[in-house]
Amino acid sequence: MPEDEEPRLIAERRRKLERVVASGRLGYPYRFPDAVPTATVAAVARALEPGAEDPARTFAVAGRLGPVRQHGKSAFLDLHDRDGHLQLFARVDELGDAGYQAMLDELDPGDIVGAVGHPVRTKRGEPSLRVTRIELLAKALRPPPEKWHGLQDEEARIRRRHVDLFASPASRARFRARSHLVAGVRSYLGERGFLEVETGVLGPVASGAAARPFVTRSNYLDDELPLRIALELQLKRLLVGGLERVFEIGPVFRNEDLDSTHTPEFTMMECYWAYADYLDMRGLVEGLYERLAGVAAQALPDVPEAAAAPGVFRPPFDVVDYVDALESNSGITGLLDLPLEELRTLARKTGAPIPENATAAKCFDKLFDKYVEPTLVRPTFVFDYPTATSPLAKAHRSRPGRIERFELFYRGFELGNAYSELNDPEEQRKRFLAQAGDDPDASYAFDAEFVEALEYGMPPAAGLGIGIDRMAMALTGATSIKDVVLFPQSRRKR
RNA sequence: GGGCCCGUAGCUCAGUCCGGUCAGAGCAGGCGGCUCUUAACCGCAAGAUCAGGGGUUCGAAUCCCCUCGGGCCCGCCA
Repeated sequence: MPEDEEPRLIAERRRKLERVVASGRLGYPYRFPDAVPTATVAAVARALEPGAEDPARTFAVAGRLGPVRQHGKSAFLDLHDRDGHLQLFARVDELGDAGYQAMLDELDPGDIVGAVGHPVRTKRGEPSLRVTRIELLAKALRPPPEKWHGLQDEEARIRRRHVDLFASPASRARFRARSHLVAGVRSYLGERGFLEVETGVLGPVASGAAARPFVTRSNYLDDELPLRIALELQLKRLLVGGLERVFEIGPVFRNEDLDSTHTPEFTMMECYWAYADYLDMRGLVEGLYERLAGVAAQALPDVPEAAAAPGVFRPPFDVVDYVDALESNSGITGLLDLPLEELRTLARKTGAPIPENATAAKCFDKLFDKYVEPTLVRPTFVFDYPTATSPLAKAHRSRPGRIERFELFYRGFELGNAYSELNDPEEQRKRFLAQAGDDPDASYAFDAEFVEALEYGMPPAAGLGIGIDRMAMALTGATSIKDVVLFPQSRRKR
């Protein structure tokens, strides 16, 4: 783009950059050594009396310039780095006429700069750095958003997440909190002897959940490959292999729409524990959320949902029985003995469109969503689902028609799903085939290699799945999954 | 896929109902002033494909249609 057609704000900033280069300095220098976090300098300066300076100590800081308040022969510049911010106090006395003027002529809000100087506390009490040297480290050719509001438009915040992050402290804090939560999952499981693994995204079969896969293509294999929709079957094969305690945190892909709680690519944590059952897993889950609630409260003390989490997630969590809860909330009786057709009729009464060939699993889900889920506000385990709801869970040891499964709910979020895992290959084969007959789009794909693996013997085991994005939503107070996913899908801009 | 809503300067927003000084403000940027400000302040000048296209009209940011992008709700989907 010729310069005279370049947007004038960018052209203006480019001129300032050219001024730097013309004076023999690098426009984009290579390093700025010895910078300390702004928080370090702020702590030193905060210990001074208002108006006092500590000329004996010299610090270097680096970061992005915020608002600049010029004041004739002195100026205040805000500098933001990953840990906080610090006010720079620049005066003609220290910088000299030429140096001071060069600073004003060359720097803009949004620039990446390095500064050196002495800790000082202004008369108004603001911890600051009295600047003896300030240097452009990278020019912001594009202006930052308005200093008070940042980016407000949801589309802009997603498409220009890099801008959203530096302009919005709340956004930055939320993603930092998510990272700490994931680290909390890793450390909690690691301390308990669980081995973290990566099993790969491209598989010959997409199974382990009811969802339509994305399909990609291998030139080498000359074949179509589905992207995984769950981690379950591969992790269970690791139990067969003797790894005994494994978990994976990684992306899974389900070919569906994006809304406030769904996104086609999301992060799943699954964990498998040999020689344990779902009752053992319940204790593991309680301890995990107790830990994560503490992480959230520490990371986001100003967010009510996070600050309250340690009190809310104090074990033991509430427990309800799936069938009891559904029957008592809906008035339905004999739920497990209802013929499928009657189940469909009842499910239709919730307002959900139930197709002629709807599975019992779908009907149960709709009824549960309608009658039970909204009532689960405190963290609550729902125990012992009907057999039809999952083909991968073991039959209940004493309750006919049920499987050993629980889910954890909190304020409309599903925060975990656990089973005593089915490890009988013959039974597994039957369940897969029963599913495949119902709805080819939404069924669990038959995975012959998985059934064969079970024939080598898988130890009795408990399994757990947690949608990391929804966990992060619940604990950071986010109302949209886009607020906890850095780069959600959006349509190509034309 | 269905319904409702939104898109105005780099950013944050008025203006749209009810067509006619409706191209407006603040921030950012330019010029000038100011050596303790912190959403600094004061003065001056500038900055717009009103998402895009078509239509109605003497006249459209405003009314109608189509397209693009986004948001919310529903559906699909854990």
